[in-house]
Amino acid sequence: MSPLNEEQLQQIRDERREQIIEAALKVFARRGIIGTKMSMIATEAGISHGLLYHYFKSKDELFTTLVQLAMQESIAGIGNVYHLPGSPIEKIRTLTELILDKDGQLYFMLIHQARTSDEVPEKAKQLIEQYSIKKYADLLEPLFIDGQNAGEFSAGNPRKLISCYLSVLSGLMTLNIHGDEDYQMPDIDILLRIITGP
Amino acid sequence: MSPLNEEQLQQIRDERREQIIEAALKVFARRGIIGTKMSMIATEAGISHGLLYHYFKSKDELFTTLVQLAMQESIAGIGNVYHLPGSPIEKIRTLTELILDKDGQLYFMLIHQARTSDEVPEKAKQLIEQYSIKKYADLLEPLFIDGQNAGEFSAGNPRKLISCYLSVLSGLMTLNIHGDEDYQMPDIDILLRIITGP
Amino acid sequence: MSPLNEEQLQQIRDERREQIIEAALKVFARRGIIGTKMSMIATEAGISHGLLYHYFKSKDELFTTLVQLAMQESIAGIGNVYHLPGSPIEKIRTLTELILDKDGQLYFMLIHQARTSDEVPEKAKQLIEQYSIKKYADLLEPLFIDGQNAGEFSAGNPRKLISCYLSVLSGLMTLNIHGDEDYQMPDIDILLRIITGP
Amino acid sequence: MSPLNEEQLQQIRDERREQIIEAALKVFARRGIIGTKMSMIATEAGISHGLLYHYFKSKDELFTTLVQLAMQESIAGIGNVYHLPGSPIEKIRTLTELILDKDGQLYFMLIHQARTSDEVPEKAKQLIEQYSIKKYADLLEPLFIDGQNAGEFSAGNPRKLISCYLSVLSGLMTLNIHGDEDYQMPDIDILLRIITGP
DNA sequence: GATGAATGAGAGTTCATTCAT
DNA sequence: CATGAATGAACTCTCATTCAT
Repeated sequence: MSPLNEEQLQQIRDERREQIIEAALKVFARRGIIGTKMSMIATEAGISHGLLYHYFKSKDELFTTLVQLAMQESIAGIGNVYHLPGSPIEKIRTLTELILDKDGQLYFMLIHQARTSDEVPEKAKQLIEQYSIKKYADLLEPLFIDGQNAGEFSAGNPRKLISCYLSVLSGLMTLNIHGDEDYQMPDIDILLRIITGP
Repeated sequence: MSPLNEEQLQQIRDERREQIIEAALKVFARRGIIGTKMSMIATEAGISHGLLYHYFKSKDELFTTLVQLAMQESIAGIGNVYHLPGSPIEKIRTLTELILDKDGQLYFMLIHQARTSDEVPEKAKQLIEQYSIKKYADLLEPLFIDGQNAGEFSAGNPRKLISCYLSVLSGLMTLNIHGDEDYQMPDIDILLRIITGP
Repeated sequence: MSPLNEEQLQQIRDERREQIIEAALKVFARRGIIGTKMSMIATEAGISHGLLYHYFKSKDELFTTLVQLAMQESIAGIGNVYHLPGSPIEKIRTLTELILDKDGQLYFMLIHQARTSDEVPEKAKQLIEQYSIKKYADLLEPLFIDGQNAGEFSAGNPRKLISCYLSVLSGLMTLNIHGDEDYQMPDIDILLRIITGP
Repeated sequence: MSPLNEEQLQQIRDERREQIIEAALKVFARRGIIGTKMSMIATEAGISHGLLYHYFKSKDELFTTLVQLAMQESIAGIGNVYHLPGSPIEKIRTLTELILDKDGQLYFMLIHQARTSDEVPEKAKQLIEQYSIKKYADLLEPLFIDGQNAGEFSAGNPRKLISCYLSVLSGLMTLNIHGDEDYQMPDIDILLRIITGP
C-alpha cells in the first residue's frame, strides 16, 4: 500500500527535523524563548504548526534540543581555532571574525538567550550550567599561553584574559541580534587590543 | 471638605508612582517587555495589579515612560563624566565602573531591551531613535579628543574609538542583567586597553 | 463638638440622596444598566464615587430604587391625564407630548431599559412584572371609552387600542434616548391617527 | 499533501463563519455590544471562545461585520417592497408584517443597537451614518407618492409620512427584542392608520 | 459625612497544544 | 506523514466595591 518504504520515510523525517531545527534556531536566537511563537517557527520552516509536534513534544523540548546542539557546536567552533592557520593572534583574529560574523553564529546567540532569559526550561538551564563558559576557557587556555609565550598576547593571568575576551564577545553578539544600525560592530583590530595589550 | 488634604494625597500618589517605576524598571530591565507580566511588577511593587492602572494607562505606557526616563538618565549619566575627577582616562575609568556597577545601571539595560525587542511601543521606538547612540558619542567626543591630545588615548578616528567602547560596554551591560556568575565582569584595566591602545 | 445637629445632617442626607437619584436616573435612562458606570453617576452628581456607597449599597440597589420610583412616577404621570384640560383626544394629545418631550420622561426610559436589559436585578424584574403595562392600560381605559363614546376615538376593543398606543409610545421613547438626529420625532397629529382612526 | 482538501476546509470555514455570525447576530441584537460577552456568542454558536478569534480578530470587528451585513440586508429587505404583490398599501402592509415578524428582523434590531449605543466601533458608526435612515426613506418615497396619488395614503409631505412610519416601526422593533409578553405587537391595521390617515 | 487609593473578580484576547481527517 | 480547526490556560485591562483617613 504505502508507496514509501521505511528508509525513505526515515529520510523524510530526518530532513524535516533538520528543517525545523534550522528554522527554530533562526527565530529563537533572534527573539528569545518568549518572543518566539511556534507559528513563527512553522512559517520559517515552511510547514504547518501542527507538524512541529510530530517532531518535538513541546516548545520547551524544541528549545532544549537546540540548546544542546548549540553547546556542542559552539564548543566545536571554538575548538576549531587550533585548525585555523597562522600564529596564535592570527588564529584568534579569525575566530573572532567568524563569531561576530553577521549571519554567523546563531548558536552563540541562542546560548545567550538561554542564559539571559528566565523562562528557560529546567533542563536547558542545567545543560548551560554543565557546559559553562569554563569549557570555552579550558579550550582556549593552551592557545592563550602559546600567545603569551610568543609575546603576542599581553602577560598576566591567562584565565582572566580569556574571561575578559569571552565576556566582551558574548556581549557584542547580543547586540548583533537585530543588525541594529545604531550599534556598529567595532573594528576587530581595536577589539583585539584587549588581548594583545598595550 | 476632603478628609485627606490635597498635599497628603499628592504625596501618596508620588510615592506610589515612584514605587511602581522602580519596580517596573527592575523587572522590565531584566526580562524585557514581553517577558514582563504586569502582575510581576505589581508584586515587586507590593501592590495589586489593579492599582497599576490607576497610575499608568497600560503596560505600553508604563514601558514608554520608563524609556523616556532612561534616556534622560543615561544621557545625564554619561554627560556627568566631565564632572568626574582626574585626567581623561581616569574619568573614563570611573564612568565605566559606574556603568558596569552591579546594581547600577538598570536604565541602560532597559534601553537595551527597548532597542532589541520587537514588541516595543511605537512611541518608545521613536524616543530611542531620537536619543540614539549618536547622542552618547557626541557627548563623549570632546573627552576622547582631549585624551588623544594628552597621549592617553590611542590615535585614530575618535568616533570609531567611541563607537567601539560603547558597543563593548552595551554588550557587557546586557550580560550583567542576570548577575550571571558564569560571565564575570572583566577587569576594567584590561577593558580600557580598547581605548588606550597598544 | 459636632457643628451640625441631627436635623441638619438629615437634611444633608436627603439632599445628597436626591442629587444621586437625579444623576443616576439621567445616566441609567440613557445608557442602560451595563452601559452605566458608577463613576459616571458620581461625576454627574458632582460627588465622589465613594460617597455613592454611603447612600446605596450597590449599583443594583440604586437601579432597583430608581425602577421603583419610576413605576410610581410613570403611573402618576399617566393618571394625571384626567387632570389635563380638554376633550379626551386633547388630553391624550397633551399626555403624548409630555411623554415624548425631549427632556421629559426619563422615568419611562428607565423602565424601558429595565424591561429590555438582561442584567437587571431580580427585584427590579419583579417590580416591573407587578406594575406592568396592564396598570397603564387600566388607568387609561375609562378615558378611551369616553373618547369612543364621544366619537373622537375609533371604535373597537379599547384595550387593543390602548395597547397599540402604548407600544408605539414606548418604542418611540427608546429612539428618543440618544436624541438621534436620524430618527426625527414624528408629528403628534400623524401619530394620533392610531387612536382617532380613519 | 493536505489531509483535508482545500474545498472541504473552505466548507468548514464557511459553515463556522455562518454559525458564528448567526449566533452573534442573535446575541448582539438582543443585548447590545456591551451586554454581549464573547463567551455568550461562543456558547450560542456551540464553540469555544478561542475559536471566535480564528474567524474574527476582535469583538469590534465581529460587530462591525454584522452591522455591514445588517445595512445591506435591511436595505434589500425594504427595497424588496416593490416586488410584493398588490396596491401600495398592500405592499406596505406586507412589508410591515415581515419587519415586525417575531423571528424576523434581527438585522433591524442590530442596527438599532448600533445606533443607540455609545461604545460602537468607529467603523460601524461610519457605516451607519452612510446608510442612514435617509436611504430607507429614499427607497420608499416612490411607493408613498404612488400611494398618495392612488388616494390610499394620506396627503401631505411624503417624507414626513415615511419618517413617522419608520420611527414607529423602529421603535416597535426594539420592543420586539425581548419578545416581551407585556408589550403585545399592535394590530397592523391599526398601525397603518398612520399612513392611510383619517 | 466625604474622599480617592486600593483590591480583585471577570471580560477580551493570545497562543501552546491537541486531534479529527 | 501532514494539516489546520479547535480548545483552554494565562495575560492585559476594567470597574464595582471597600476602607483608611
